[in-house]
Amino acid sequence: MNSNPASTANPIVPGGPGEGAPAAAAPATSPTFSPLYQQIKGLITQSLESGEWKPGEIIPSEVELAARFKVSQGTVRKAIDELAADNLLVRRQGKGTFVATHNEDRAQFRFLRLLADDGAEHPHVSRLLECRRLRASADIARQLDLKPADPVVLIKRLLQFDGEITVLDEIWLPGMVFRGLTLERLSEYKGPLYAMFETEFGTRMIRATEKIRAVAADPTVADLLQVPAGFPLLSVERVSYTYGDRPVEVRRGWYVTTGYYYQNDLS
Amino acid sequence: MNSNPASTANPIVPGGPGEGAPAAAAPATSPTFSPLYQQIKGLITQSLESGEWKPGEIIPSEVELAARFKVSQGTVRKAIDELAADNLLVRRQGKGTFVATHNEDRAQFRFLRLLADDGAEHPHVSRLLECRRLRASADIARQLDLKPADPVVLIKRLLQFDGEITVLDEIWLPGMVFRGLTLERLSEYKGPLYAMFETEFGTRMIRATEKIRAVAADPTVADLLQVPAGFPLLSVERVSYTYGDRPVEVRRGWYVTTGYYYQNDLS
DNA sequence: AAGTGGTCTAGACCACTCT
DNA sequence: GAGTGGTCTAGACCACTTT
Repeated sequence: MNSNPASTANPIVPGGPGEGAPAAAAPATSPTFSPLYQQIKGLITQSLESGEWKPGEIIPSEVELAARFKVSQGTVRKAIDELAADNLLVRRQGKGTFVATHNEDRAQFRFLRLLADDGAEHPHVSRLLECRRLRASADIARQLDLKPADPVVLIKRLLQFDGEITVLDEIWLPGMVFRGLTLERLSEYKGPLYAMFETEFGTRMIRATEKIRAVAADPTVADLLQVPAGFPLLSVERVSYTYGDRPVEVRRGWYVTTGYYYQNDLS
Repeated sequence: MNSNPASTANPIVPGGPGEGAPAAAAPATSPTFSPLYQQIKGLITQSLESGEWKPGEIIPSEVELAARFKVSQGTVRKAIDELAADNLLVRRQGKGTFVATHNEDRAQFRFLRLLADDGAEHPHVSRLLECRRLRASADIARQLDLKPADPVVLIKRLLQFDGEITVLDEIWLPGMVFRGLTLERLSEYKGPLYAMFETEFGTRMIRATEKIRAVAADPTVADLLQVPAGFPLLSVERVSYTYGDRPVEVRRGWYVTTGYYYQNDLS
């Protein structure tokens, strides 16, 4: 167990207690000022990253964490609030605070926002095409923060919505992290890909950025998606990041958007 | 001036003061329980909607609002925090809290997330094609929450990025709200459309939802965008909402995504 | 009844901006 | 120096869940 007291891991220097004597604490001069709750946030993130608390598990209560870090409950509360806003933690009143997971809930929609034209959310099934290990191209290496020719895993698959072939995905993963990932293991696993990555490889996808374009289907892609060559497709280039903003997935998707659309909210 | 004390506008029933006698307040039984800060949030939103504080202006300080609503500073703080998270207010340390606006900042990008292939954000210029008043189709009426055949304004325009024609927009607005909106007035106004809407018509766009598809350019659209018919375009159908989640704009955009892409962040 | 997160208060002090 | 938002604390009580 990691008994990580705040004082050892970080120069925690609060502004001063809310009452009584301000002690002899340094005045926290501005240059490298970081609020206490940010430091706590960092410590909690470390525990998440190190696997001290795994996805789906409950984390210690606010009072426990306050005691452990030697700060007030309000301070750990603010730290947890931000981590919950970032989708790293999930609060449940009366029960506790839990590590977010791609397994349960339907956090699926967060990373695949395809809806039917009537606005309904349809379930989809995956059809694996291949899973190969190869050396990263310069482009993929750059995006995954690897050296060129480093080992990578390439997965190709189709997604069917209501039986209709709708999405073709090419997924690149760093080979170092995803050792032992084979087509067979992929097919055995039931459930979302990101759920498998987090339970089988300890890599949790936190956030992603996407570049979206309209493109004409090239012959190979058109064939797989069963549309005519030149058919307009939504091209989605995604880079996914885990703790510490480290990129761990490059995904290129082609979506057939007849009958389905990509839902986005600007707020 | 609207002296809106909390007690008149809303049944504010706090759980009880943090110390001393809990007074004779009702125990706030669960069925219709709403936290105090949510009620304060509602009151502040009312003042925003009524125009008591206009976009770009400063709102009263936290202590002033606390006195006005007869609550603690911490409570109005939490209310303001959420309104700032919703992009209705902007906090600036040392200066005050301001009403968000589409005028300054470059909150532009929030509603037009087109980047050049190199990731750079290029400025764009608008070229107005037309501005007509007509009767709403059933479809548009439904989306704008109007009755069929109610008056609407239709604006068509092109956007050029670096001189390249990139976007064609068709914009529908409720005629009642946008009285006196003419092509001439549109051309005179320099700056973002949403900035004009908020300063000239008192209608501020708060959030929007978009349905994104890849489509083949039909001849009319292709001609305007100077691409071949059938060219793959990004189709973006947007509905924008103002205070109270009232829809006030339907926008259909066609984006040429060669050299540019639509940037989206999943978090 | 006990434990968890959620709300509310009051007060002190810090960081930042302007006068 | 005065005023603003930002941080931190301590304590009380509420709402929800489980024992």
